[in-house]
Amino acid sequence: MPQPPADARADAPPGPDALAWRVALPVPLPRLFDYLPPADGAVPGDPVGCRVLVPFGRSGEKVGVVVATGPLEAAVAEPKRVLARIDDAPLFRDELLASLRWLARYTHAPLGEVLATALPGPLRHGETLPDTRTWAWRLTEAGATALPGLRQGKPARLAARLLDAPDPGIGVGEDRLEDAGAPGHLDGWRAAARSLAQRGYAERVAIAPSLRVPEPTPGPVLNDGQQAAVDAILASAGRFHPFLLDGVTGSGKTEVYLHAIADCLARGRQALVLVPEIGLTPQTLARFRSRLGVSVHALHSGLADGERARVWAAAARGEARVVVGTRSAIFLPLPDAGLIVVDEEHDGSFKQLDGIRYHARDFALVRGKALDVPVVLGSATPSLESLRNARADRYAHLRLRERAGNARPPRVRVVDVRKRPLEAGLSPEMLAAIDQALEAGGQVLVFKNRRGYAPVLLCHDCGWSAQCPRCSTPLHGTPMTVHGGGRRLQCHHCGARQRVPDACPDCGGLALQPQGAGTERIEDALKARFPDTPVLRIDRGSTQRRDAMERLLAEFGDAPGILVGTQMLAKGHDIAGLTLVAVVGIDEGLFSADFRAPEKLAQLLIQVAGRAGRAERPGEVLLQTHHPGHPLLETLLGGGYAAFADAELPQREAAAFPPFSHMAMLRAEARQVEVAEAFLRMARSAFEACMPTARDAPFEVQGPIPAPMPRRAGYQRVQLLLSAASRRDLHAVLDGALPAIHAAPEARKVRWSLDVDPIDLY
DNA sequence: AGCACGCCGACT
DNA sequence: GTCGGCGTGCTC
Repeated sequence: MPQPPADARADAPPGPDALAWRVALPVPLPRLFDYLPPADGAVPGDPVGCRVLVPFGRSGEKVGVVVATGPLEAAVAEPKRVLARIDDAPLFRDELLASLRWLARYTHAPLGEVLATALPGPLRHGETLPDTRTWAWRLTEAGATALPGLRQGKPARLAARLLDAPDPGIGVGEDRLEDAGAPGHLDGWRAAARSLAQRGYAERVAIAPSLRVPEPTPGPVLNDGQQAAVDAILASAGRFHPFLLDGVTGSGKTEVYLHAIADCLARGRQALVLVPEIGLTPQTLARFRSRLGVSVHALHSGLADGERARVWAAAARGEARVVVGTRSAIFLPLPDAGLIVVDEEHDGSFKQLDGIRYHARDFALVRGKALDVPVVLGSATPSLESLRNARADRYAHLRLRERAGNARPPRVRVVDVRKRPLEAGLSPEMLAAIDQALEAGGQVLVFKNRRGYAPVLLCHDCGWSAQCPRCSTPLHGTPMTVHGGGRRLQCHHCGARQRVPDACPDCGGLALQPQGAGTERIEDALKARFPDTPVLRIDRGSTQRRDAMERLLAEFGDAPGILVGTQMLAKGHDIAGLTLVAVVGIDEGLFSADFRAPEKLAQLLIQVAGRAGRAERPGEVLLQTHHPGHPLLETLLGGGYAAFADAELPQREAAAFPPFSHMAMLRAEARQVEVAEAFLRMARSAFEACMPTARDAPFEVQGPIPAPMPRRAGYQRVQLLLSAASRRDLHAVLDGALPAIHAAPEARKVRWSLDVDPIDLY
């Protein structure tokens, strides 16, 4: 960095009324830093929202964002000077900056860290906005002349395609050539284009945005429910209105989004679609592109840094008209915003679990309000939070009851496995059903629910599971989980510990076992049992790369075979030949310590059941459990997700759990438990000192208690849970206590974090 | 979080 | 005699 020129004014001590630039820096300190404007001062205009390079600490420089200008704080003895202003025009404009300010306050995180997480890596590190022009290939005169004489091969085929391009002046856009499955897709076109360019037969040209004309493909005719939903959304165009689009699996929610987006485009506005991490498949993108007939920008974790920065820049310049992205896409600038869609709004991947712990769905509503645009939350299994908002008329509740096409709902059967011999967790009835389905030429999905539940102790003879005597009520059992290498039981509410009993306290049987058999074991057992049938295991371990699952499933084809997998297979890719879904491992979910476990399990069961019977062949779903009469299963089978929600919401209310209360989790880890616990005890008294006293609204602090995985990489993890009936109280207590917690000496000895609205308590 | 300054053990 | 352990203090 060039030194600022020695200037008499710069060397003079700043007067008390000198205007400072208030800079947010990506450091874990809950404050802003005042700097003098850069010495060269050349760039005119308000610096608010622009990135700057500043000196920070004893040595070193950082990239920060100017969030305000104002009189220099008197307390600062020797203010430093901004080294350089990076942006001429603000990167964070009014709405985005205001929304991110809200997020920083809500998550109680430093604004500088929030702004940093909102930016893709290159922009965070001070690089300028990248080029976002759209490029196309055009055949040159020489190329057109030489085409008839070209040797057969990819370059010749590409040249022919360029000649036939709808507008020869434009050629063929790269996005057309690039998307597998898109109409213009051509494998290996990059090398072919390079080869043509080397001979002077083709050249790369930037396309003016005005030349890109939408070429939409018409979709199926909407049914009445879909049309009503579309009408309602279009009627709110141009102002903030939240919608919950509540439609059973296969009811055609995507068609509703597409119509709303098409209308948004027609009004000259941008649309943003958030999808879960595993929902952003090439198929999804291809569908959006072909139906809308415009280029669709994708933003997901699989993109290279440079690519993410380009999408950010394209959104900021208003060039990206439709963006489909995962969680972090909610941070995109949208100068011409017209619509925000959150698909599968109940999905857990919208919540970030480290760093700034934001919820993209919740933040989508904040941005929708600030941008004054409709926000559509869609799901077949809405979160209880969103359902409650819909029932309280805070959201318009749009229901899709009919299934699109002729898909029939699958038949669901519960298999009682008490006292049955299990083979890698599979009962004889299950294996027989698999055998039958394969015989009939169908495909089988064996779904293992393995969602990080702490292992509970279960009696295989009678179904008894260990419950905490202190915390359990007749309405809500609180399980004790297995710790200490299978020797100890522990309650995550009160921390009570006891030894694992030798025999079942209910039936006296000796069949006590911690629950859980992994997908690998199931795969091995199935391979041994069905040696002539292909068995394919799909989970995080077997599909590292983004497209690996697509490839494996394509290879699997539609011949008889068995798929074994977890979460990843619950939705997304259609498996056409699927006639049987066998679900195992749900018992841990039935008795999890987490109050959200029933909701997650209900959502999972509905989603996975939706995989069967999507085609013409009727599907069957088998649920294997030790608890065939469990109310959750009976309610879900009898009345579907709506019935489950009807039963569960009052339970949440009675127990004062979210959405009827508001929580924050303070987590700490240290090499010694005592250190982490000392920090949380200090925090606890800091919270208690700020707690509302005169108010009758309940406020509770629980802990310190051990975290679900109490030991990780040599660190001991403990946590403290705050619950409040009033959100205002919760934030007031946090605002009051956090400065002291930050400053306390105990805080230096631990790694700690605060999670407002935590999803996983255990 | 980084990064420096600052006082007490085993090494060329 | 030094290199280096991580304790604590600060960052406009």
